[in-house]
Amino acid sequence: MKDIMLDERTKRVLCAVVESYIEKPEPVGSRYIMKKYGFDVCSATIRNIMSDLEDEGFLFQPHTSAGRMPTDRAYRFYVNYIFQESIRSQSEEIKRYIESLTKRLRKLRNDMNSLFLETTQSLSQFTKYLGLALLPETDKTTLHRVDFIKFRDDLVIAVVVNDKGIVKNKIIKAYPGITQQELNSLADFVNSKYQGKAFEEIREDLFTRIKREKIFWDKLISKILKMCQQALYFSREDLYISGLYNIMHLPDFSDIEKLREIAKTIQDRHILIKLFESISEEDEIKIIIGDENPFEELRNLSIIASPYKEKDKSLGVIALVGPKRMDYQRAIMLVNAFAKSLTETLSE
Amino acid sequence: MKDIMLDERTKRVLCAVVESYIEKPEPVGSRYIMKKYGFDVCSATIRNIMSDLEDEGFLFQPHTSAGRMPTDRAYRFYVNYIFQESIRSQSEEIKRYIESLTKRLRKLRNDMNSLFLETTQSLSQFTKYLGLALLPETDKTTLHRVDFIKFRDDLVIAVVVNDKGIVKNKIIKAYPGITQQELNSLADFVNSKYQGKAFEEIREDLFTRIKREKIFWDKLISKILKMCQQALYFSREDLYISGLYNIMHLPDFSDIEKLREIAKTIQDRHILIKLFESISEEDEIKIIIGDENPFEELRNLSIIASPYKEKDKSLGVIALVGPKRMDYQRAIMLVNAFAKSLTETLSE
DNA sequence: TGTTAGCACTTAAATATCTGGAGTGCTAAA
DNA sequence: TTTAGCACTCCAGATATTTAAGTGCTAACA
Repeated sequence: MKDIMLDERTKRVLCAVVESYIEKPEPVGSRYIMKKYGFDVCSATIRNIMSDLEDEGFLFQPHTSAGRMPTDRAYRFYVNYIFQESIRSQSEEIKRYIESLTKRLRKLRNDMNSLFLETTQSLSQFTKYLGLALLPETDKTTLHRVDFIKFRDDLVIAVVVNDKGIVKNKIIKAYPGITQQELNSLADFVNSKYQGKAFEEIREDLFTRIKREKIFWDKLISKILKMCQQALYFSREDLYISGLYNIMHLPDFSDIEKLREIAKTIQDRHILIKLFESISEEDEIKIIIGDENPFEELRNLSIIASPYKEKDKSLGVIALVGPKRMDYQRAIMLVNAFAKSLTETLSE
Repeated sequence: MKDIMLDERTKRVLCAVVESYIEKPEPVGSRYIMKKYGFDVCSATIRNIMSDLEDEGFLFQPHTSAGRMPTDRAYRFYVNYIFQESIRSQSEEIKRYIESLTKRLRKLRNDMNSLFLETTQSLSQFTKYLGLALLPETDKTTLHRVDFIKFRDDLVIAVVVNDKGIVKNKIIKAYPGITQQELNSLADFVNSKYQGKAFEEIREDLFTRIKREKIFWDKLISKILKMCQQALYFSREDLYISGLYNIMHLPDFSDIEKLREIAKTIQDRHILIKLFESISEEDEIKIIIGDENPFEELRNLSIIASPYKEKDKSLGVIALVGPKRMDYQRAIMLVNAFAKSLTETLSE
């Protein structure tokens, strides 16, 4: 839906309504707007403007003779209106906060898990919304080292460390009678050949080898290579979520039904993971308001998400999830600043 | 508080009130008890009995002229009363369920994470309470293998696999210039010397070596040994919690304040971990009702917890956490059966 | 033509009032 | 010791009543 041309005063009224509603979730009246936001026309005029805005689908009344509340469209307009301002300027409070945060994050740069836990917790604590972080996708990192550990029978535990220091492990089936010796040489082979290479590249290389082996050589080797290939693939499932307790204090989630929705969202992480995976491809901070969400389950929420990077290569996403009646200005500032801070920390 | 002698009929009335309240959380009246539970005395008699029970602290009235509700003491009496019955007999429904569960669990016995996730999820799904599991304590398991991986600067990632196939990793500080070669031989040394030994034993052995080295020999070796010791110690923090969404559907948690409490409990896992650690030392299933809980934060809840073992050695705990108005019979049966099932699976 | 003052009208939310019913406690008789 | 009977209590739900916020509309005004 394209933006209709609104004259300056109408825009100001619209933003005033949105801001007032963000501050306090109650229908906003014309007189209140006039006085609080210093308009020097009388309330009837504001009333006319609000009526027009209702016709355009920016506002609605919960019932006749009540004040008006913003629609998703109004939030979208508002966000577009303040966006530039939000990512450019930072309040003194936030500036100081970010500074101290960056220091703390730097100390954790060698321990990804603590790093992202701290990030999501801080995000949530500072906004009272849910703070989320999708860890760097394994496929966007490079292999640091792999170890194969014989476990039981024909099982092998593959322990993979990437260049970010994230350790993953996977249980894979080998063949009966495989020895730790054999596994050691296999690991040596993989490490010497592939250390520092991207996972996808490695898997592809293994693939061509498998093909070759299959046609000309040993079936056993082909099997082992396949095992390696398996060991080096990880689906994305590392999503940190902090702040359930915080979000429960918002009036927007004061009724059980809404809380259940949130709980379900947190439980079914894969939806959020899918969403954030798509966002991690984006270049900039992304704001998804209510209805705009591709996933129906999330249409009662707003999401501010930003990729974080390592030298221009997007690794993952951090985000805030909150009510549509969100303090967008603050949320955008923060997510943006956090993403920058993380990017810096990771690019060092 | 010791049990007061109650005559048989009084006991029956008390249990009836508790069961009625468990079934439906509303004050229970004398006439209702009489009819529903087939007493062949008139309601006035029941009334007198209930009045006596109130004097003894088993029941209370939310207000004069209302029915009565059980106190924590009543729940405790009830649980003691039905306990033997609960762990001995099993309903057909549960029997069949446990059978199919055991089959499923057996398939996962090589993958502890999936095993315990499945366990807690099933526990919760079947009861609508929170299903919890504390993973086997590292110190109760033995070392299967350790690997030291040089990471950045003077950092080393220690990857430790225990005999349960649980992989843990830890970032430790070595000294600048340490090489992967050195780390490999160190790992070889530890593996050949300590594989199959209990972690505590290993750490102790290392401790005596450190002492010896410190006095007579190389400071460097002493430092390395210390590093090993560090690498082989893990504080307990693996607690699985499933079913937040389920528990939100109980009428007991229909108001926000109570939900917040639950959310806080889930967030501050260390309290639960502490509690379960102490329970894992017990030999049998343990039932903690409301007030009995050593931690104040949990006094609005009831907890049914049982250690699971490997050949008589207690490894960890599984548990149900729910409202005090819990279906104890069912909960006890289930936790007991699950623990047995796990014990079997792990002892194979 | 846009703005304003004024007023009737609408609606939800808060408050007060009433009523039925569930359940008790007590007493006196069996 | 149990029972029948009855007065009494208190909540919950239904029904009015009031209050306050806010609108929409009209007619006058700049």
